[in-house]
Amino acid sequence: MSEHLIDYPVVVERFKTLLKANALKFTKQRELVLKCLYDHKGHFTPEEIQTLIQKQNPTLNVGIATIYRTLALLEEENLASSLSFGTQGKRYEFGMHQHHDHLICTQCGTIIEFFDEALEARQDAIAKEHQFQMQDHTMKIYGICNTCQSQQR
Amino acid sequence: MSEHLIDYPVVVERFKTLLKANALKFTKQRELVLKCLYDHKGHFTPEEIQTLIQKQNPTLNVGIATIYRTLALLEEENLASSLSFGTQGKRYEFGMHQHHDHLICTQCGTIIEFFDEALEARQDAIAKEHQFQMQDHTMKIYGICNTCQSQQR
DNA sequence: CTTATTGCAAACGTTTTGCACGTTT
DNA sequence: AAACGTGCAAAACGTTTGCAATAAG
Repeated sequence: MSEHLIDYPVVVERFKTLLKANALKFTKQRELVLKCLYDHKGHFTPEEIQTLIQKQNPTLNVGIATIYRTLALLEEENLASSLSFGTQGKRYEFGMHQHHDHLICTQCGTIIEFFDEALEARQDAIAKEHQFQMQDHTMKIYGICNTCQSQQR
Repeated sequence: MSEHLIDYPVVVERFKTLLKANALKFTKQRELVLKCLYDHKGHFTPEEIQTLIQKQNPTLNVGIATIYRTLALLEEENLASSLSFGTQGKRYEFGMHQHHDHLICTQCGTIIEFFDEALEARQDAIAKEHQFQMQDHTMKIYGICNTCQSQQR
C-alpha cells in the first residue's frame, strides 16, 4: 500500500513530461531526489536528502549543489514544496500541491500537517478584503505536542 | 500625531525598566535601535536598520553585531517582533506584541498587517484538536497587492 | 571599580555560483 | 554534436561568537 495518492511511476512520468516541456534533461540525480522525497514521508533538509540518497546509493555521489538545484526545480514544478524556518534553512516534502498547513513542536521538532476548510475560506476572504490577488499562503502553529507534554511530568 | 499608541518617552521608560530588571545597561546603541524601529513604520532587516541609524548619526558607528544583539533583546522583551522569510533573513518591526498576521506582495515586497478574530479562533480550535499546547502562530498570505495589479495593465 | 557592552574580525551554517568535465538528447 | 547537467571548490549571504577595548552603573 502506497502512502501516496499517486503511484510512483505516474509521478516519474509527470516529471519527465515537465522536463521535456522545458527542454531539461531527465538525469539519474534528479530521479533520485524525486524518489527520495516520494519514499520518505516527512520534511527534510537538503543535507538530509543527500544523506538518504547516499545511503541507498553508496556508489553514486550526488553533490549538494545538485540537490539544491533539483529541489528548486521540483518545487517550481509543484512536485515538492518547502517549509522555511528562521535561520535554520528550508525543509522539503513530496507533494503535488495539495495545500496544507503545519503544527510544529518547539520541543521535539515534529511537524504535523493539517488542512482546515474554515481557515482556508477565511484566508480567501481576508485577501479579498485587502484587494490582494492571493497566490499562496502559509500558516504555522508553534507549540508543544501531546507527546512532549506527557514527558514533561 | 504619533503613528503609535504609545508615546516614545513611555517606550523608553519601559525599556529602561526592563533593562534594569535584568541587570543590563542602557546604552546609546540600544536606544538608537529602539528609536529607529519606533520612528520608521515598516519591517526592516538588521542591515537596513544599521543604515538608517548611520544616516541619522554620521559620527557614531554602530556595529552590525550590536544591531543583531539588540534586536534579539528587544524581541525578547516584546518591544519588537520579527518576521522571517525563507533564506533571506528576518525583518523587524516595532511593537509591543499586539499579535497580527501579514499579507505580502510578491511583486513589490510590501507588507500589510492584519488581525482577524475568526482566524485566531479557528487556530486555537485546531491546536486543541491536535492536543497541541499552542505557543505562537504565524500566517502569511502571499499575492499581488492592489497597486501592483493596477500597474500590470 | 566592577560588570556589561561595544566594534571588530573571524567563524559559522546554509545556499549559490563559476567552471571544467560528463551525460542526455 | 549540441546543449544541458554535474561535482567541486570557492564565494556569498545572513548571523553568531571570541576578544580586547570601552562605557555604564
